[in-house]
Amino acid sequence: MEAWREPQERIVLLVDLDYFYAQCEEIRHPELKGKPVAVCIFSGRTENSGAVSTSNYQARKLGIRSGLPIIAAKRMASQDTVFLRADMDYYEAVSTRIMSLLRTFSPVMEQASVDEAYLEFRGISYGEAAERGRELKEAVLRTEGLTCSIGIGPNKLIAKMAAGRSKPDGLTVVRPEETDAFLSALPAGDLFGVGKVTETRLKEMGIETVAQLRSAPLSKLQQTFGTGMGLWLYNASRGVDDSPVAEKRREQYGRIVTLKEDTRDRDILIAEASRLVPEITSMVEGDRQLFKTVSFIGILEDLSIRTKNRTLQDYTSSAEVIIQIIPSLVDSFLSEHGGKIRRLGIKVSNLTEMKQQKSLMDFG
DNA sequence: AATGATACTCGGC
DNA sequence: TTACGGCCGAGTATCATT
Repeated sequence: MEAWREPQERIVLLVDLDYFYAQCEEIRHPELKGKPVAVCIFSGRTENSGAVSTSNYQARKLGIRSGLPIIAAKRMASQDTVFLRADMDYYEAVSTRIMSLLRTFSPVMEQASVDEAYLEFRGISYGEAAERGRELKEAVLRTEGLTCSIGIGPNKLIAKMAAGRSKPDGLTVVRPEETDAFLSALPAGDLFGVGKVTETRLKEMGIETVAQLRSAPLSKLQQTFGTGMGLWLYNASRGVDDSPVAEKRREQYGRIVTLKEDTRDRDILIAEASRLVPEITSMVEGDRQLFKTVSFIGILEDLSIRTKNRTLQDYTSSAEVIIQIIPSLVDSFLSEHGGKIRRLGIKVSNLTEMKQQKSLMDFG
């Protein structure tokens, strides 16, 4: 008879590269070190239209943070603040190298974004996991010159929140028996996954802290937030998160641009949207993917985002198919939404792997 | 009732 | 002195199919 074997406890480690784009710039331009740096995405509409993507800690001290309009950031800036144009290709290249390095620490890894990855360990202690974390930080610093923050916990949620605790260049371990105390004191809004809207609705229910959230009955949470979100809140407040550490396949490819001026001119919208198509289809084809859904994304003057989708009968990777669909999406968008459009985008989703083309050589 | 597909919004980085 | 990007995945509502 097979003896019962206790499943090995899993330990999840989150690596978060500190102020990633700005730190990448400090590496290739060492003279930036010590100065406030804001890495920006300029829309091209006017000289300073656009937003701050990432800033280093000196810039954050001035109030210059992600998402801030560049024009506002420049008002807050000091004399020596440096504003740089984001260079995504460079950051992607650095990221790819680091992700390969991280993979050597555990085969079970999930890249969560360009600057974040979860690693899973089994059969080691929390002390040993912390040691892996220190080795990992040392390796990233030695090979790329970058600092990162690390969170270690019994699941992704706790690992993520632990990492947030000691930024930058930190390492925080939260053991299973410590999770309740770790979470209890926090405002409910600090739970990763609870945004502004959910936080406000929780406050209306009289819930301000995670401890208070924990005492709310599941039924009440589900009644207020829906089955899924309600259950998620119930579990998250208890530090419970069973989501696996697993590489996810990409689900969409898209491009968005800001128009030179706001418009609802059908021909301009169609032309601008169509210009984005080749870049999208070349990415899709490069990854040997096919798509079935095409979306038109419009951002209105008030920055609200609206979309129109069309799902096809069959999978395709054809640019022509998208271009044929765009006019009808634009028409339906315009008929449903008044007001001018400030930015627009196209995305494709509902992806599947392209079947390997069988060559003639394979016959016979 | 359960399942799956679709259309759309929200929010993190 | 409220100015404003370009991505991505998660989540919800709704409808069709069984």
